[in-house]
Amino acid sequence: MPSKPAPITMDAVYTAPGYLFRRMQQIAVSIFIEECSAFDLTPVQYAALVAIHTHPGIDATRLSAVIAFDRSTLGNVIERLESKTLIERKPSQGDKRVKLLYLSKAGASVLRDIMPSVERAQVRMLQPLKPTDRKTLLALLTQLVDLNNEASRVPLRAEDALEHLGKAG
Amino acid sequence: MPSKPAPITMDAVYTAPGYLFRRMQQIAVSIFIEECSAFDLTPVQYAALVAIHTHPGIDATRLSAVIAFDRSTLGNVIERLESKTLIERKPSQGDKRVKLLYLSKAGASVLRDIMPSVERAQVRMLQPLKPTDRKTLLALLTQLVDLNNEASRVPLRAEDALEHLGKAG
DNA sequence: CTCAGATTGACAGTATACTTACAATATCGG
DNA sequence: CCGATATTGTAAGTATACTGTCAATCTGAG
Repeated sequence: MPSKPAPITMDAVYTAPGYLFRRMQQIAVSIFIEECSAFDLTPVQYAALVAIHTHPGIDATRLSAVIAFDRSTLGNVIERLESKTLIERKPSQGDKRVKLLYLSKAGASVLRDIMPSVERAQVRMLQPLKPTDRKTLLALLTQLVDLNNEASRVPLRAEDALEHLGKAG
Repeated sequence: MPSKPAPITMDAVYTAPGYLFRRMQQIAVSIFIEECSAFDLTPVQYAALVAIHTHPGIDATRLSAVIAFDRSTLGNVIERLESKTLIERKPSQGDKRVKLLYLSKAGASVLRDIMPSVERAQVRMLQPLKPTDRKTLLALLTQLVDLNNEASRVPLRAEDALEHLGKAG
């Protein structure tokens, strides 16, 4: 016998993991923007700066794998970072298709200065929970993101970051 | 004495709650779109349909409070739902500024039919975790979203949904 | 070495998600 | 009743976050 369909209520939305993830993401971005308002950097731009700092001379495609944004999205992000003169794009000698990414002095300076604000934002996101619960949530979320990596359209490929070392400038 | 700043590493990004929330959001949307591909509905459009189903005759501003999307975003969502003829907009008699929202027959039908796919998507998001861990994560996330409600730019105001009952048609 | 196939960055298109601003309309204090 | 104030929907602008497609370029099989 077929089971009766569940009634359609708002509660079904409010308790759905997908809805909670969306809400939490909205809240996290709000808090980040607020804490870092002095620097005019979005969370995505911050992550890109860190990755370029950590992997100087990386190209856009590899960068997209390292921070798990798709290439199209990242193109715009890079453009904005370049127009703010936080990064520089130089053509690769070896491969004429590729443009290598480097932090500018201004970019390195902004990145250094923004760190405390970023740290404050990350703390604030979890602040309402008890310390034990913060650890539990973070551990479970890390696990879940990792195990679901392949389910996302742009899986994280941290190891790709190393490949550019062979083909620099 | 001032403490030395932490070194800037990708690990600082990967373990930051904000980054994990963003990743999880990306994954959740991917899974939803995949499971519901037959219906051509996004997660946001689905949530809006449910809210209009639950509160027939609601207006856009109140709807935005009920699902916690801002009014501007919701304007576009409503437009798309209307152009797909899943909802109808009727002017309110009492208040000439307001347009009241109703599900069309097609909208009600799509909403009924999509429910199993939505349910499958929600299950899949948490699938990689052990059942106990799923419950823990959901409980902590629900708590955190609730306690951080005011931190988001568009706080959830579920109770607003009831106000439209007085001013229908 | 050459050509099929892959890769790279760029572009166009769609859909959130927010900001500020604005005109039309409501409402409330005096 | 009337004018300051608030609300509603809409629009323009910015920033993710995807889908495609495309030309330029590179790589590898034969």
